[in-house]
Amino acid sequence: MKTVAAALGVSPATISNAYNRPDQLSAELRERVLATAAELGYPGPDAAARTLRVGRSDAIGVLLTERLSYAFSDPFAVEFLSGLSEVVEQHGVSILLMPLTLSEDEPDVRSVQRASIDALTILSLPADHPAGAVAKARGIRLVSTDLVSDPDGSWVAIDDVQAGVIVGAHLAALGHRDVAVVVDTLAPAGGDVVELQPESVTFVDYAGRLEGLRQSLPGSVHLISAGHNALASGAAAARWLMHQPEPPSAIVGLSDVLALGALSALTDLGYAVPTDVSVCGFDDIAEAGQNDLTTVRQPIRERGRAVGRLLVDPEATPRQVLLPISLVPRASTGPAPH
Amino acid sequence: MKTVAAALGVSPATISNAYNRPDQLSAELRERVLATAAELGYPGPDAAARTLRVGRSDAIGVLLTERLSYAFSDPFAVEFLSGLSEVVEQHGVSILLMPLTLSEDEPDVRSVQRASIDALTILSLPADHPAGAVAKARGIRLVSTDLVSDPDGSWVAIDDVQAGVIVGAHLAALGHRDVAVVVDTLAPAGGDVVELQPESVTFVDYAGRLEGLRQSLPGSVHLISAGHNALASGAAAARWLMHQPEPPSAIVGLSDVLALGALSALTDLGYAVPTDVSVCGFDDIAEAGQNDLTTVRQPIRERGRAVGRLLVDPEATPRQVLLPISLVPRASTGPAPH
DNA sequence: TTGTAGGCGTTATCAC
DNA sequence: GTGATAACGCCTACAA
Repeated sequence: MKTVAAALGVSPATISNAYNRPDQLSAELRERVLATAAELGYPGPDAAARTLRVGRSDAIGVLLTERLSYAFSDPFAVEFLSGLSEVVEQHGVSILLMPLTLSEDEPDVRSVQRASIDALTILSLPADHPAGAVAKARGIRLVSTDLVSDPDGSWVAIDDVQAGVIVGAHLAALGHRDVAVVVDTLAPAGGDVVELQPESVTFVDYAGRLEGLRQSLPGSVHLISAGHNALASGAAAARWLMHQPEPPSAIVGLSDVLALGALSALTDLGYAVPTDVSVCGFDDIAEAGQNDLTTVRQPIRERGRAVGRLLVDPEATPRQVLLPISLVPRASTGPAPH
Repeated sequence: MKTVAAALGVSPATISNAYNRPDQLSAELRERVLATAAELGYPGPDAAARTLRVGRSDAIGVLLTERLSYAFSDPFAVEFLSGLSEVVEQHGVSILLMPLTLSEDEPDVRSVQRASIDALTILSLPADHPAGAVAKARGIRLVSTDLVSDPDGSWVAIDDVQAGVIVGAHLAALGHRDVAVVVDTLAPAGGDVVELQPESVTFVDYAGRLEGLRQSLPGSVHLISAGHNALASGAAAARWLMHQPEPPSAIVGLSDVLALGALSALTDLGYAVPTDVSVCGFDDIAEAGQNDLTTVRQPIRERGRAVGRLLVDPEATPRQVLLPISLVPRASTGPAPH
């Protein structure tokens, strides 16, 4: 920039103005500036320097799990991000997809420390994940996808507890007393199956759904997991469950993906659904409908849009959005066998 | 940073070291630095400043069309980006999805001017789009998704001309003499149908495929478009074509999405495929197989991976990758009606 | 309409 | 093991 200024015998400020405030200088001079810039190979204001100076990067961040590709492979994520990007693109803002390189000791939040973003949202991680605190400390606006107690916080959520209650009540009404819940952990998919203790509930995503299930189901609730949110995890969990001495009469996946995995494993094993076992999920992704899975619907795409609005426009209102949910009963749930 | 340094009576450099080079200072001092930082609410090195100083942002960019949501809705893009992110995530690098806010006069490359990224790739835009030049001028490494004449350039491509020839030869062998080609323009989807002149071929994506078709098809080739790469564009184009006095005997979509749109419109109009009209696409996305569409296969996901490797690691080799293609004949093409 | 000056927050280098 | 210093490249009051 200095070089161009020198070549033209003007001050650096003028060069800056030529790019950012065309009205602050004569059209003729601006032309000359742009011309010599091109000639000298000056590509215009440096992005990093500009960001540092103005404190804005015209990008918003989406923090994903350790697997960045989750953004393109998980149906919920894809739908949510479609809605999000729909809104964001209208403002000419870019989207930074950030990985969470998981490490043993402390949760690794390096990507959010290193990211130049104006706002952040966190996808498919427990609501109280440290990344949120880090973002706030850095002055990055946070838009949560879970209810947040902070009255000033902005979020777009559904009532997960209520969602759990809806499913629990549905199954209870059908006579199920022995229900297994397949949850998402951050472990790799399809690995060893683990029985979780009720106490560890907070380490798990969708803790609210679990709580709702507990409230509304009369019988025992077993918690198991075979890794992160993927078909393979659901399938592995279902296989394990059905090999137990006393298999459950119903399997609930804390997401449709987990439930669909369980569903296909059951079919493979020769079980009749829902005659032998009922299966139920959450979210109502497109695939749920295609496979006749009973689930709880939420407006996924609209949720993405709402988050997008909050991300690009801090003034947006309302800053706290609770989206409606509803039970979608399909062919995968039926009366418990006695 | 200065504040923390002052509070501790040490120099800013020490604070910096505490974060970036733990080995450069005593563990004890480092502890104290981190503690006071937490106390004072210093969130660690600022991202923008760091990027400015270090010249690296740990993010790579993907430039999309004006619609950011394309990344999550177009099957080719989704598959490609899955592969890309698979590789990128292993390096803890983030992905910046950048929109191309289209404007009337000059192509708007603001997003690439304002982006702090280490490398860039451009998706679904003509190979010679100005954005590439801008990136290079800024010192951002460019990984093309098209063959590039520059011997130093790095790219991952298929032989689009050959792909066109494969399709053209296939149709020619089936006796087709009157073929319409549906192309992607940057106009909104499903809008007015436009007949393009052969000269305007360079403004169009996939110019190579077109050239291959021309080379191998004996009869006339009509070029038409109804907007950007979307089912609706293909459908609108097909409807328009079949209402012409002399409808073509075969419709080629320059992408599977366009071809699938045409296919469904033809079915809706009551035409039998391939008895009345043949339809053929490019890429072999999953939906092509599900709909029995004849197409040219390319390893989409692997292409994304290869681009990812090049993006993340400038030293990666080979720097120029030509991926194989092959005709996948299915039920959507047959002999031309005479 | 144009120029001046200060500072945005770091980190690499080199000296101590 | 620790500190001083000099960029990194830009923007924006404010003054002229």
